[in-house]
Amino acid sequence: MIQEERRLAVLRAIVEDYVATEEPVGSKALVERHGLGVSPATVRNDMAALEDEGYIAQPHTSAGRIPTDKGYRLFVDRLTTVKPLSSAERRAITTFLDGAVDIDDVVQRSVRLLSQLTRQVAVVQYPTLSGSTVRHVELVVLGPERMLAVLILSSGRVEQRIVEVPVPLGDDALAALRSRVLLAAVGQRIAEAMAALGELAPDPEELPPGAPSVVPGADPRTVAAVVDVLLEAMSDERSDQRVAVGGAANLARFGDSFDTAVRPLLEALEEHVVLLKLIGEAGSGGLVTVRIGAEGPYEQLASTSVVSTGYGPGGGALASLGIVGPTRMDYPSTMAAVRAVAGYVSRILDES
Amino acid sequence: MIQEERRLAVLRAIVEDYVATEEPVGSKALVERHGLGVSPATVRNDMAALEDEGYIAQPHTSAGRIPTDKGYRLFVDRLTTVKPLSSAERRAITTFLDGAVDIDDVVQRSVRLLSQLTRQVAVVQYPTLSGSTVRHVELVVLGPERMLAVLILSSGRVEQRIVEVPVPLGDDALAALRSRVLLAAVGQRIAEAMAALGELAPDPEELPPGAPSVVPGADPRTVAAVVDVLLEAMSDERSDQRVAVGGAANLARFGDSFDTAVRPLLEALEEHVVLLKLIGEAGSGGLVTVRIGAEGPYEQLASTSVVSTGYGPGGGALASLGIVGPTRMDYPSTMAAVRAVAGYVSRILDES
DNA sequence: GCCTGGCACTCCCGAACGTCGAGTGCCAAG
DNA sequence: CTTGGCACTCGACGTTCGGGAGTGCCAGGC
Repeated sequence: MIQEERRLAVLRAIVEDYVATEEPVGSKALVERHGLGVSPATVRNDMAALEDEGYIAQPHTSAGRIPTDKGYRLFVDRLTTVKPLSSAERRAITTFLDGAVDIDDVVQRSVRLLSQLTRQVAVVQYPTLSGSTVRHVELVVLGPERMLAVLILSSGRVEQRIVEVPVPLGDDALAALRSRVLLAAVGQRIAEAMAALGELAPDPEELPPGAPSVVPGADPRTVAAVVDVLLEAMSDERSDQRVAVGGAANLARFGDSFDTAVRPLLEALEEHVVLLKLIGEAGSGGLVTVRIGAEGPYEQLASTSVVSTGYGPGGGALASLGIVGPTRMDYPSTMAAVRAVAGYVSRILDES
Repeated sequence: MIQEERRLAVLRAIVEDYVATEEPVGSKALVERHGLGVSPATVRNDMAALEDEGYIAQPHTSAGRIPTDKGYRLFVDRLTTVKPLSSAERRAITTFLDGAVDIDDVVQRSVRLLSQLTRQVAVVQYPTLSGSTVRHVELVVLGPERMLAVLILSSGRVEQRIVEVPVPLGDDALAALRSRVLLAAVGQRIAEAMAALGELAPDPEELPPGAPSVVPGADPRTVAAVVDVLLEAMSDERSDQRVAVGGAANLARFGDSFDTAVRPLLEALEEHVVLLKLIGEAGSGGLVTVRIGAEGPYEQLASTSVVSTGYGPGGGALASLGIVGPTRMDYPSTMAAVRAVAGYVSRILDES
């Protein structure tokens, strides 16, 4: 059907014009700006049909049309042509990210980069513990009853904890404990390492005080203290929920609808758990997820959209990143930027 | 002079009313709400005098008066009565901060607490390296050519770095290097530790390849690599410039003047260097600094004020914290909250 | 069957206008 | 120095009123 195609072209034109001008677009302006070879009246008929189907709406009678969430959805799913980044943007990504010195720096630079590229609020999750493997564990004696446990993960993250030990360890016992821990944890994924470590330290209260330790020469309570701290570091929910946020100044461009859009979003930006949930359902390997307006779980964010994806070594979804902005945004460019940054960050993680 | 005192009372009343109502305050409302025992006409005369001296201004003829920056300044310097925190607020501070597990957690909780207490944007600087002393240094062998250097500071911060060593160390050499490093650094302030460490590793290029090392059994280049990494960790400017920001949602209450006030502030919140400069010139030991409107170095923040102070073990100024808000703010309460949080955080640092 | 020009209709937007009231400045009297 | 009175100013608010953009619908043409 030829009219069917034209209708979609009209919808695309409406979305593009509305995103560019932020004003309801009328039939006359449409035919002028886009080279549809038909008259305004014809476009009006198409618009009426599109409105019946719920893709566009009028703010009030005798105003132009604006896309609905459903309209944006159709646009994103079927009408976007892949929009390659400009060479300046590519260059910006490489120069921006190549100077990063560690994983935290990568995340912070990414969030800045992403907010500048998209001119939206950017959100980048720090790599989660749970997706990575244990690269090394070190135990350091700080004093007679204090030790430091250091946990180094494949994602480049280093966690350290102070341990208060009830019974000091001799050198031999320390070496034994160290090798046992390394054997149990190194190379394993977090979940497996936790299981293996757990076996090293049976609940000390179930043992008689003088019972033989799993680790020769080390008091079982000391072993348990060390293991507990390591387990705690591995299961630290706080560090799984860390996110970096940037570009809040871009909210100033929201223009209208301060109360309905900006305020709830500002509040959400403080709630890292909420942000994680927003950008969390992300595809991986170049797949970008778009959540438009009321499709999301938060009523108050009904006029915001989320564009997100996963990143991680090998393109896996170790963590998520994305942007939050008004439903009225330039989806093709934004999606391209999100995909590109995620890809580049993943490659950096591959190398390190 | 009795009139002089009344004039100050009038100024105080104007500031208090304007802060409470956000509206220009007129002579009649003043006498009604505050118990000044004079007529509106008298107050009008006083107001005219205050206006001549630059303490208050009218937005337009026949409107009420609002305080100028100069008026707020006088109010803060001479008219504020110390306003003790409510017991609920005291309780909030203790319950909020007592659950903190490490220094980062303390900072993050503080920023949240402070923004909720003051209903403003809170800024807390992470404790600087430069103000603290070295508590411990640990060197850990990760592999034949990789080591991990861990630096533990009196502020509770732990820095770790991976070292690539050109020549592997034997056990004895490692022990020797470790004890030399500890001797040089532990207990010293950062600057002194850096100087002492520097002497351990003379520039290796000036030495003949086989020259005797300062550390018996260790190749001078390896020693230099380790020392370099430690020095780098100690002089890390990035970590001196870390700040936590919270309560941006409170900007929504700015009400009017979005473009002139909120937008520049949102931009400033992303620039951590700017924030540090804003809250940086802070007094210590219970002294709270207030910078009102255009007194600050940034023209664009002419309608914002900064209330800040230092904190650190023993009440010293290891780092700064404070809030940023509209010039029209409740200075007495805000100053009390800032002082109380800084004091409590300092005490936490004392204990750990 | 679909496109098109014409036409009446709707309704937002901005300007102009008038009214209201809060607040002021000034003056003369206490 | 204070006070009551009084005329005046000026923004806030509501109303009115064209202008114009845009629509829906209809009848005619391809």
